Amino acid sequence: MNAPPAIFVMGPTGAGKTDLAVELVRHLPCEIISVDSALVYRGMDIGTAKPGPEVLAIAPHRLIDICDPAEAYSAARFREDALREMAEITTAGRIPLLVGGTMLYFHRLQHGLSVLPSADPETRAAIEEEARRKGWGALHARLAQVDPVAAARIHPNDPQRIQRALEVYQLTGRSLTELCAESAGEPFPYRAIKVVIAPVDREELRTRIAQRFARMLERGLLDEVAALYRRGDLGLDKPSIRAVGYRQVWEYLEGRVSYEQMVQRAVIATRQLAKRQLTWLRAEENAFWFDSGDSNTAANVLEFLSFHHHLG
RNA sequence: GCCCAGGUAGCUCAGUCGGUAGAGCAGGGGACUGAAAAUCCCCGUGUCGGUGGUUCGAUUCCGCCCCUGGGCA
Repeated sequence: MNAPPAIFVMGPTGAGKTDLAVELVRHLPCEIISVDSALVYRGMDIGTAKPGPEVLAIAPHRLIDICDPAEAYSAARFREDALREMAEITTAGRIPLLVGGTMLYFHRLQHGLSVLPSADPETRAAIEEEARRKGWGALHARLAQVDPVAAARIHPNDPQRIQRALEVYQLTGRSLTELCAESAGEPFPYRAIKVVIAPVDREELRTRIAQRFARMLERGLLDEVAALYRRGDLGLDKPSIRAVGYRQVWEYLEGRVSYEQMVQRAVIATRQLAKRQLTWLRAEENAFWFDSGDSNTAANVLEFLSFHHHLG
């Protein structure tokens, strides 16, 4: 019980996390850390619904605009960055307020990461080249030889995870399963107070998502993506460009889909993202749920935090 | 009005040489350790347009009707 507090605001895309966070910093001694794999990228503002300068002036966010879109960020880098920022905020006598929708980051932050090698582009390229020739089935079979436990867990159709498991083996000579077993990851040195903000009504979320994407287009999403497109060093193989909205506009700029198809696909992809986020959220332990459709959500959350946790 | 092509899952369509049907997409659920806004897994009953007929049995064959495209007038 000596662990310092940290507030988590988690929720699916479009639930109003940013608005809530801004309300909270105005009333509590908090500082915001973004937990979002897309907000880290510079030049990706409209499509990520990144808070604008006016909002950032009153509610600064840490861990946004820290990467170039050509870079790959990761859960591991996030954990390191977040813990550093949290320590700094706590030392200053304030409370870290972690806000975002990247549930893997929240999860790994709390549960730790095993000691594993980080991504190695050369190894990955070699594995991909081999997959092109022999097929992922053959690579899954090879994984079954060096790491039967991982192979049983990873589906033969899941290239990303097959690649990662083989990469770890090739880099260290030891299996992913083995390495994960011997270092589970350090405990999380904070007392997390978890607030989930999500729509009770799924239909409401769908409308919000469609409207939000329409607004992004009005604000110039096409121009924003076109600027990235023109750079020439980016593509659909980059995590940044694979982000919801950016990917679909990219395909439109390549002339592969019509405008209408692009809009429809982007909205669908966003809904599917929200669904996956909700799957994570349902599994989140000790989280307190608030309805994003309720106009009093901010007041309710504030009351909850101050009454039950003496935060200010 | 005539001719042709269609009307099958929320959508796009396949199929049944007559034994009441299945893909993709959408949707739902789930997994998740350095790409995670990613990458995957599981879930398919619907008057097979309507109505008569033939048949043991029709979504399938035949007649008529309705609807939607396209063509000819």
